[in-house]
Amino acid sequence: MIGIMGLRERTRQAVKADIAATAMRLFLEQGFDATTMEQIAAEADVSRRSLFRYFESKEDIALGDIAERGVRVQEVLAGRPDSEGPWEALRAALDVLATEMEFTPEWAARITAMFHETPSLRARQVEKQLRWTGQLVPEVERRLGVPPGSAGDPRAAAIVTSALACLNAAVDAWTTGGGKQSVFELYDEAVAAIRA
Amino acid sequence: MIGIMGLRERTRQAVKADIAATAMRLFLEQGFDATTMEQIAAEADVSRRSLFRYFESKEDIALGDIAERGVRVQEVLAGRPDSEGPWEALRAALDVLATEMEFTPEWAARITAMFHETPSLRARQVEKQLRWTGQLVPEVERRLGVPPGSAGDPRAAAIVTSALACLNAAVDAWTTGGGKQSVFELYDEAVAAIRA
DNA sequence: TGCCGATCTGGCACTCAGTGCCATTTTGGC
DNA sequence: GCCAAAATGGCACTGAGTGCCAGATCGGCA
Repeated sequence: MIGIMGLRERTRQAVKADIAATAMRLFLEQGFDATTMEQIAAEADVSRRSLFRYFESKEDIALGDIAERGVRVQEVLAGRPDSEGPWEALRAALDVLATEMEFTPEWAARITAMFHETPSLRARQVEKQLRWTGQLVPEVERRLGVPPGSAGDPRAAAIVTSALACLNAAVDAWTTGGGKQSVFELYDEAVAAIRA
Repeated sequence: MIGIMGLRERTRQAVKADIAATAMRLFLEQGFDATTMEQIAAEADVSRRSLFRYFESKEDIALGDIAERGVRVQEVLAGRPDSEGPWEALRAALDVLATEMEFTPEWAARITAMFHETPSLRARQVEKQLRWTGQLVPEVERRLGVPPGSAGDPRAAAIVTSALACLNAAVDAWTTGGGKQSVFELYDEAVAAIRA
């Protein structure tokens, strides 16, 4: 047993990363829909069956660890001082997405473009963000002073989803526009626009 | 030729509505995923093949005319006086969604519940809303004074998606909470919350 | 009314994602 | 070096979605 995970788990992660890299190359070369699981399996030297043991779906290969990042955001959000308002705390929490993610502009642009022209991918991505929302809402409700368990108050959900909407708009603007401003300058611009 | 569409087109719409009704009944009885296209075809007295001539996908049957409503919203938005700000105009435009839609609370609640517990449905719904966004953004950009064709400004997209986010939050709150307040009271609450 | 062409329909075969099952191989750890 | 757990590969299956074609249907016009 070396480190926090055994040797087995480590090789597993390595294989997973290798598959993801191979798949992403194919996706960018041929397009997402035009690439079959069988082809990915062949190029990554695993059976089609094993592919589904590493990734639940084809979209998951492209989406990467988006889902896991959600819990990181939630952790950071929960750790923010109570003195901060929802928007302040959310901005700080969403910051980990940008800082922990290596943004090679050129590469990111191609990925984003692929997402844009592939409805099924876009759909799954949004679906994962919806799961984030569910995790972040309780914390925002606490800050808003909403008694826990009281259904029917739209405010917290509205704030969280709007923040995510601003982030998405910022990333979009960052990729379509030449990338002169940073994602977070654009995020702040977006937030300012909706709150003005 | 009777009315604006020929007899053929009219029967086609009737069949389509019949299929949708049958399918929705099955969806609510057994769940979305547990209902197969083959079963829907059998109960609606059409072949499986014809089913795909009426609806592009299984989700489309449940989603109904969400996509078409988008253009209505866009029309109303474009028709609003220039004196109105983006939020004012958007609120008026989104109003058609609530007023043109018959909200039988009990029935709507069951539909919404099904959407909530069926990720693929939720994803597609959001995807259609994303298409709305694309249609509404140019109009909001005009009101914002953004020169057309200039990419890289996140503000209009942020406003539109946030407005949609507020609407979604409102509908959610309306279904989970007892429905004491109207959807639009909740919408206004949500907007007030993010802009406070 | 009867015919013609456009349209609708059903059936078949196919691709591809995703899953259950089982037999075989690999491998970590005592 | 042995053993149980885990990983793998192969096979068969379901279910959504699509292309193709032959035949039924039907609106509209002479």
